[in-house]
Order: sequence, then C-alpha cells, then structure tokens
Amino acid sequence: MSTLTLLPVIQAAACCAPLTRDPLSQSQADDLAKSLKAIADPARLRLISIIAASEGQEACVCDLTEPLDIGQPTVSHHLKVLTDAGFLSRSKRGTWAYYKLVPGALDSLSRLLVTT
Amino acid sequence: MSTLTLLPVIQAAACCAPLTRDPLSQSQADDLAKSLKAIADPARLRLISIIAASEGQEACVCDLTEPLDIGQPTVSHHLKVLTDAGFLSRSKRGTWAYYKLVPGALDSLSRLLVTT
DNA sequence: CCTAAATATCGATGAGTGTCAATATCGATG
DNA sequence: CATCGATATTGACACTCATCGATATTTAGG
Repeated sequence: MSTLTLLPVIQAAACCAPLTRDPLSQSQADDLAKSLKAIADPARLRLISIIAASEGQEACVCDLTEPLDIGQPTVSHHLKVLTDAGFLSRSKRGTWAYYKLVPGALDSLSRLLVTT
Repeated sequence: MSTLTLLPVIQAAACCAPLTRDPLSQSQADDLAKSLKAIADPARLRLISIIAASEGQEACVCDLTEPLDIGQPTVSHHLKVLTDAGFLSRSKRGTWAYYKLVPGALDSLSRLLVTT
C-alpha cells in the first residue's frame, strides 16, 4: 500500500474547484471530459442505476445482462469502462463477478458541475 | 406562451429522480446521456468555464476563440451544441454574438448525479 | 450599395466508439 | 483432468463526432 493510484474520477475532482469557478486548463478539461464521457452513454447510465438500486449498491453481471437489450460482451465492455473510470469496483466471488458503486465517485463529479 | 418547449437539460432533469434512486428507463437514459454528452468534451468544458467566469456569466464569441487552440468554426460549432443542449443561451448585439450560461442548467444536471 | 468584420454553415476527413460474433479465460464440479 | 457455465477479450464494422478549410450570412460604416 505504498503507492496509491488515484481513481480517475477522484483525480478529476482533486482540483476541487467547480467547473464554473475559474477557467479550466487544458489538462483539467481533459480529465473532467474523460470522466463525463464514461457515464455519457445510455447503457452505462442504466447499468449504474441498476447497480445503485441493488442491495449494497452491488450487482452480479448475470443480473445486468437481461435488463438491457445488449449482448453479454457489450455489457462486460461497459462495466470495464465504468470501472476504469473509477465509478465501479469489481470483485469476483466464485464464477460470478460483482460490480459495486464506488462510494462518493458520482458525488465528486456532481460537485464539479454545481455553480453555487 | 401557449406552447413551451422545455430545454433538453431541463427535460432530462424533469423526472427529478436522481440517477441512483431507481433503474432508468431506456428513454430516461437516452435523455440524460444526451445532456452529458453535450458537456463531455474538453473544448466545451473550457468554453463553459470561461463563460461562467465572465461578467454576468456571459461572453462574446470574439473572446472565446483565442483562449482555446481551435479554429473559429469549431468554436461556433461547440457553442451551438451547448446551446441546443440547453446549457447556453445566445443573444446577438450588433455584429457580436454573446453566449450566456442558462441559470440552473448545470445544477439540474448535477442534482441528477448525486447519490445522497 | 459596397466593403469589412464577426459569426454561422457546409463538406470532407480522420479519430474515436458502441455493438456484435467468435473465442479465450477462469472457476466450480464431477 | 474434462466439462460446463460465467465472464472477459479480440477483431471487425458501422456510425458518430471533433476539427478544418472554404464559403455563406449578417451587421455596421462609409
């Protein structure tokens, strides 16, 4: 635990200054855009909302494939995008993979957009 | 004032239920994704932040072309995307076009992402 | 009117991406 | 170890989109 790699969402929020406080630098804008792109997709938003509504804000992939009208590889792809962006964490138990909301990740992003 | 066309951002926020309250329907996810895609771009984020930091949260296009390293047609394109999405409003005074933050638009979006 | 300046639109191009079918990997179980 | 079910990866394809150069549109001034 010597090195700690910050999750992208957290990193984007690290500057902590809301979008509307000061002009964004190019790299700040790049980071924030990357986080926003990760959730700016209907399938990924539905995945997040389903996971968030599940017990412990955690859901098995097997429960995520049916509700959406997309194939299993595509669901797996979207879950990877959300995980790489820091919105979800993955834990495998037996054959099943469980994805969980990273506490505070969405809220960090939310705070960056607020103007007040 | 018989017919009122809601701005896309406001429309996406109309359901008022945060992303993490209940599973999103396909159309709800489409609307929200559309709003998020509008701001999920580095150049557009910088435009928003510059406009927000300007007096009256309003800026002339002539002041937006230089700070970003992109051409004038591209700036115009991004401003149109943000305007169509409901984040900016446009008013022309003389030869100049001024873009202004739509009050509450970013906040509506921000509220949709919050988990608490 | 004619010109010049500011902004918008158009057409093209190259990069990025959501989706799928096929296949690989991983873990449990017999 | 062989098999099977669950999930991930790969490769390909269609589609979207950010950007640019060129051009059109609009407005002010002479």
